[in-house]
Amino acid sequence: MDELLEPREFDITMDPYNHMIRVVFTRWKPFLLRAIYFDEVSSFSSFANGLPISQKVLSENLRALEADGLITRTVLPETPPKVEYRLTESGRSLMPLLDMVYDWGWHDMKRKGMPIDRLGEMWHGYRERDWKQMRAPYKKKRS
Amino acid sequence: MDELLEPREFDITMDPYNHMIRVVFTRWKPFLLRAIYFDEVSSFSSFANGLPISQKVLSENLRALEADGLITRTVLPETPPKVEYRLTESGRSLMPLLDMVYDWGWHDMKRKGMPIDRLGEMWHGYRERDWKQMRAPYKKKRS
DNA sequence: CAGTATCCTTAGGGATACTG
DNA sequence: CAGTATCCCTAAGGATACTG
Repeated sequence: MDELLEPREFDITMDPYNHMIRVVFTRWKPFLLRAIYFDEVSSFSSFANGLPISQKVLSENLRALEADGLITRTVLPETPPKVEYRLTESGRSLMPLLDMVYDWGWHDMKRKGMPIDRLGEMWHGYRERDWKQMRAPYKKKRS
Repeated sequence: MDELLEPREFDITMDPYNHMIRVVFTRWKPFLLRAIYFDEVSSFSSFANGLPISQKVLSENLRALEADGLITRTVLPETPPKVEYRLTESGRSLMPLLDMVYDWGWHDMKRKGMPIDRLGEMWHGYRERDWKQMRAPYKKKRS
């Protein structure tokens, strides 16, 4: 009953899942997009202070998000220089999806009894917001 | 006006985004979950034939999905052995989210004029399904 | 303030051969 | 059929120092 099937080629760069993993689902990008969304406009140092991310990786990620059209980068001609990051319309349209991703992950972790970061819960509305805590700078976890 | 803020610690393993990236958003997992969903029950060889994935990586991914409670693995006592992979309730609950991810990626790629894999479009209902093509075995793309 | 520049580590994936 | 076992490669991220 089976017919002979011609083999087909496959190029993973043409797949939307792969596209999304590259453009959105890397370690820090959801944090960065979220933070810009909440603040409307963010600065380089706001990320550097609020997350345990190196300046190099932060810079790379912001450039990638800009290249992929999710954020804009505006340099203000001051001294010292000031740079503003904002979401594009495309970036904003991603927020409901990020919400669903966080929500599924949150419930999965709860179900498995895994500890969940309190600050992240506040940012996402799963816990009453305390801006003092949410704005606290990051401190390295002692290994 | 700013008060002094106590630094806070951060452990990324406690974050739901990071959890989702680890559990779901790696190269092949969305394909595997999708395929099992469509077929109800899948075999090891169905993946190995239909995707350009090595047996080692396929095995690792299936074990991980099982360990994370998204799929079940059932060994039938035959010779040669037959193994059946099915979605758990948790795995099934992920499908609407995967749909949204694919959809956002699909529209983003369209907007940017990027080519999109026809077979994937068929699997996801963005193009009329042709099962002959969808069941065709994978053939290496000549580099 | 907002980054570069170097150097290094690691997880995920790939190629190929072999087995109960 | 459904996998292991090896060995290898690369991209993402991290540590630290320096700069316009």
